[in-house]
Amino acid sequence: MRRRRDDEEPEKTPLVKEIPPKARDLSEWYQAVCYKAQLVSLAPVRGCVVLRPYGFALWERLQATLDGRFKATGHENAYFPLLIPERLLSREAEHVEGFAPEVAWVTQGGGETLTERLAIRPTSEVVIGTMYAEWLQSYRDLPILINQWANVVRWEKRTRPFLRTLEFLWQEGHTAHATEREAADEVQQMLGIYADVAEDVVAVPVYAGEKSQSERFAGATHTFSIEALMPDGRALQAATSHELGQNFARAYNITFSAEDQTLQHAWTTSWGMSWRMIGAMIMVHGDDRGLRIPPRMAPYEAVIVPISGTDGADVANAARTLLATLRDAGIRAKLDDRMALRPGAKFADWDIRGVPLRIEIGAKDLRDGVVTFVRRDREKGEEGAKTVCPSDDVPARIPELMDDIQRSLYKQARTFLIEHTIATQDRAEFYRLCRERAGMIEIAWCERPECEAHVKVETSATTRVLRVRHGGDTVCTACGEPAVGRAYFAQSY
RNA sequence: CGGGAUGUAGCUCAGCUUGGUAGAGCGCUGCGUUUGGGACGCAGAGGCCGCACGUUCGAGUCGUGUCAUCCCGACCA
Repeated sequence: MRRRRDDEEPEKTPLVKEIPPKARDLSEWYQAVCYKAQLVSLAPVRGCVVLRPYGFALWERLQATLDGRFKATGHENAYFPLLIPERLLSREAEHVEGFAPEVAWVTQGGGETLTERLAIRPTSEVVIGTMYAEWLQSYRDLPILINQWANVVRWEKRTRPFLRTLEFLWQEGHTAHATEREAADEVQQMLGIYADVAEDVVAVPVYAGEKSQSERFAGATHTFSIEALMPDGRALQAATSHELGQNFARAYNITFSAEDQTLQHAWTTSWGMSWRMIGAMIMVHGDDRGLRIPPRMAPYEAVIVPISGTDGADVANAARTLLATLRDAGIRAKLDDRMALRPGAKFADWDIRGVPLRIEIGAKDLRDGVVTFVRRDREKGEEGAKTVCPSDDVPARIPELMDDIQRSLYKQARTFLIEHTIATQDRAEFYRLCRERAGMIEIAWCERPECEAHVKVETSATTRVLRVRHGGDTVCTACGEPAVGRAYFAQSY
């Protein structure tokens, strides 16, 4: 943010001044977008951000989508406490060990030192499992399908807006089932929902699959995730879904009387998506002008900018009428009637904030009975970037235009992912591609932790997800041992 | 948590080498003129120079410490 490189070519005057070119330094660009688009502000606490109204509106869009899909699949929302007594936390050994380095502790309350420390939840398996143990009696109580919208705290060393902050917002689903099979189906169902939301709503293409043993959630028997690819060639884990086996059930006594009169441990799952998904959206779709929000995620699908000129009153009236019409049609529209700014300044402002469609109304449009459409997903001057639409057709045209923009953003991102998914059978090339952050590097893999560890030491890359296994008729590209499947390797966020 | 860099107005930064009354551009406030890609004029407001200690007659400038931020690694949604 503070230093400029001086070995670059002279740049054209950008359409938006506050944002450095995305290709020059992704990290600098990313931060500028987060702040200038007024999504977040740095908080007066290390590693935390304030989610400003426009940023919160994005979260609300994601939340609404996910919440709807959870409920459609039979889940209910509930809320569990932020604080976890230490004794409770330490019951599942692997789980505690996994989270120990990043747990924040409350040691005082009411002016007195507590006899037992309270952990601020890094995730809620423990509290929720404890309650499930209390609630669950019979196989007739199963399945338990609960989701909670919550904040969690993980004491991270290095933070960045949305991608990694000490406190973040997410949802965590926690379910309990009578059989392993049912739990496994649940985990796949939720993984599918995450992939679907990422691709269809956030327009971020992902690879969904199982995590390797070393990337598994602490205490899980199987972890699955969706992985997106960022423009710098690093992968971003955008959601996870875990089979917890009976590990937590044993640690927290989640048992039930089965139909056959035996006492059994439940099979539990957990799954979560956080506001990190918004970070992926920003990086994947943004350009040199700032954010480009896929219509289904956009707080405002269209912003109306009146160009007042000498017929100010007429134009202002037309703009207000149009706003009312759009809102009646169920379109999320915003009228920018700020008098202090001239149109150009508003264009730049809404460009940064990524509104999919700008509707300009000026004296000329009024005279011709049209409005001017400007699509955010196209470059200025690009074919179809700017079009006119008869005023009467506007409410009907916008939904199809939104679909088109949604598709075009997804397609651009999909093309990038495919072009940067590289399969290789050559060991030297594999290591080189990993080091260079060339993208998702796909190889035949042995699935041995030692092999993965070696690749990591050499290249900083790890497996992102495993692909469906095949016959094992080949050798691991990374080490030469027999391969048992294929895997994507990449450096990650 | 290791290595590197940076902290001066809301933002981007100059001033530090050689200590001597705090600067620019943009933004902000008021009035007027403007309005199809960041308007112009006039008038204004805005600073414990990150913080602490030290050196000095005197510190934005020199020294030590500390905190924060950014970059590169190690650890993670």
